[in-house]
Formats: sequence, C-alpha cells, structure tokens
Amino acid sequence: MRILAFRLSKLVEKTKKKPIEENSIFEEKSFIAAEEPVKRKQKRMEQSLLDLLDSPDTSNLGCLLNQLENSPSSDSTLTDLQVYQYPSVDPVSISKELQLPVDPHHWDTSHLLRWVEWTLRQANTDDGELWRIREQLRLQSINGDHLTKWSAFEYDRIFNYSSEYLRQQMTNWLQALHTTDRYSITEDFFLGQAQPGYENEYMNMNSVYNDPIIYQQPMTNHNNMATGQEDYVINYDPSVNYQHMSYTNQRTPEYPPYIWPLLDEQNITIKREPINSGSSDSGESSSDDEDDDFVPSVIRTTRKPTGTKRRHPILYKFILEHLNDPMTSRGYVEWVNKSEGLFRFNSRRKDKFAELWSKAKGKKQPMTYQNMARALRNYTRPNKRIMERVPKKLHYKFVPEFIV
DNA sequence: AAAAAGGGGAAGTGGG
DNA sequence: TCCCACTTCCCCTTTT
Repeated sequence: MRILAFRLSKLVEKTKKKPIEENSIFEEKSFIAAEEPVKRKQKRMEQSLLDLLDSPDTSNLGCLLNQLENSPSSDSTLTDLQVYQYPSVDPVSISKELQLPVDPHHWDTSHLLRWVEWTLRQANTDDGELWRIREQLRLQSINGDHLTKWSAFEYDRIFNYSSEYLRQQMTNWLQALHTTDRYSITEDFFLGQAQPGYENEYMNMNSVYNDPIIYQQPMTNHNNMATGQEDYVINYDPSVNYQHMSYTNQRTPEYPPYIWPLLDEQNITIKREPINSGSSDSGESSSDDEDDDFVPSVIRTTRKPTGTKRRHPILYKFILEHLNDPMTSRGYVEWVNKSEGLFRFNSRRKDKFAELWSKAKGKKQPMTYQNMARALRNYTRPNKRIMERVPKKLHYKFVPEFIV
C-alpha cells in the first residue's frame, strides 16, 4: 500500500506538469469533461488518486499493479506506473553519509534540508519541486524535531505531493532507529535514553499524535496484504454485528506497546478469528474482508459486545473516536486545541472521512463532506448545544461537556 | 473573479 | 404514529 501511495504521488506530480493525455489510464474515468478548466481537472484527478489509495476496493489498482509486476513494460499505456520501491532506511549509515545526527529530533534546518533533498532525489523528484520545498523549509525555519511530530496535515501543507513519501520515510527512519541496537550507536548520535524514559519524548507533543499509548507492530513483521500473511490476530466474533457495536478506545493488549508519533494504519494488517477458537483458519471468506479498511480499528478489539451497546453510531462520538485515536484518524481529523474542543478536518481528506462515517452507519452510498457538515451544523443549534460555531474553514468546536 | 467552504430551511429516511 | 438523528437537496452568503 505504501508503494502504491508513492507511485500514485509520482503520478500526481506528473499530472501537474503535463496536460492530461488522451491515452492516460484515467481515460475511462468519466471525470475529465472537455470543458473543464485544466486546473480543476488536475485537482479532481488528484482527489481521485487519493480516493484510490483509500478505497477499500483496491482491485482496480491492484490489477494494474499486478500487470506491471508480472509483465513489466508490456503495456505502453501504463508506463507512468513504474514500480517504485520504498528505499530501505538505515539511519546509521545514511546519517554518516550525510553528516547528520542520527536522531532527527536533533536536526536543524540545514540538516533537515540535506535529508529531504537526499530522500527526494532517491525518489527522482525533480528540481522544481525540490526548490519549492527548500524555500518552504527555509522560510518557516522547520527543523527535524517538527518532522518527527507532525501529523499528515502538516506534512501535506509543507510538502504537498511529496508529503506522503517523506512522512513514510521519516516513519521508517524513526522505526529503524527504534529497533537499532542502541549500543551500536555512539552517544553523540543518539538520545540514548533509558527504555521507559524514551517514551517521554513523545508524550507532550502538540499534535494529534500526543496519545501516550499507541500500538504498532514492528516494522520487520510487516507483511504484504497480497501475500495473505498477517501478523497480529484480533479476536473476532462472527455472530456479532460490529456495525452496531459501541465504539471504544479500548486497545487490544496483544499489540506491543510502541510509542510512536508517526504511524499509518495502512501498515497494519489484521486477521479475523472467531472468539474462543485457538487456531487461525486460512479459509476465510474473502468477501467479508473487503470492507476491512472501513471498519475503524477501534471496534476491532477483543472486547465482547456486551454491556453498554450503542445501537447506532452517533456522529459526534464517531468524530471523537477518531480525534482521540490516531490509529484510526489517518489524517482525516485532528485536534487543534483539545482542551478547547477545537478540531479540524483535513481539506484533502474530508470527503473520505464523510465516506467513512456513512460506512459506519451502514449506508451503501458514500456521503459527502457537505452533507456531513450539515449534520455538524445541527449540533450548534440552541437546543443541541454539542458544538459551537467556529469562523474558520473546516474547523469545529465541541462545547466543554462533550470533550472526552 | 472564481472556487471552496459555510450556512440553513425544508422535506425525507429509517430505526426505535 | 411519533420522535430522533441525521440525510439530502438546494440555494444563498462568505471566505480564500
């Protein structure tokens, strides 16, 4: 999925530069109307690429990529989709090569520039884009510490089309650091904190990733969805309609407790298994699994659906769940100021979030942000008093009683 | 100036 | 049958 992400982001970059070709793989998508302004076409194309990425049904893309992987360069209309692999990250050797502290928390702007340029050059990013990013970083005096704490929102804002890739590479870097034998790194290069203290680095972060407990599987155990191999087993009771289950922030204890600021739910593969059945069974119905991406991971827990059951998902609670759990938020919503109840939607992903919501409600038709926003506006009505109006785009605010 | 987002009335929907 | 919590549609206003 991450490879897909990168390939697509490269495609998006290309569409920025050259006019849309007749022969492109998007030809059959009817969204390119002849009279549409070019800029708008590109926007829509970009959005549809984001959608493709998030789509629970990646068969379109999967087919394309399978073709490419099995018979490279056989189809001339698909030449844009070259097979990119995320370069593997070895912080120790890269930091030596680039003369950077191995810990990104210690990077100043020039260190950061060096890393960004090097990383993007690895990805064949063109000079124009590099120049733009360089200026952005300099103007806003951004350092490595920022990059370790930023959410997808901030990455999007600064890096635009390269954000997804850079964020992933930073995650990989930090992850590699985390699994590196600390004794093989000199003190100069590494924070070298004692095991429990290391967590404190991330506890006071002013971002959506400020949750003290985030569970993530180790990088080395990542398996490809396509291979059918999965890592962690989450108990799943097939007799339960999870759609109507209470959402909960309860986390599954069998996940190793990693403290990690940058993470992407897409990295996590989940296996369903009936409760009380010890053995994992490979003969699962595949149709059942296709919706996996759309079931918030918060409800895929071992908790049995007993006790307080909510029959229908409630919009503001659904939002709160996402706000409070970066595992599921995936850059759709984030707190701007949690103590004030202020939060915002990601403008590039707001419709996707609305779609997630409609999925949680069990609707067949995906919802638009506009419709969801209408529902949100109802919350500000005097007889509701769940939210207050905020005179800023994509921003909303819970009244104090509703901040969890 | 144009596009994106905000806003809200009003009618509709589906479960309880 | 009514109520609730949206959902859909539509059209106007404000912001960027």
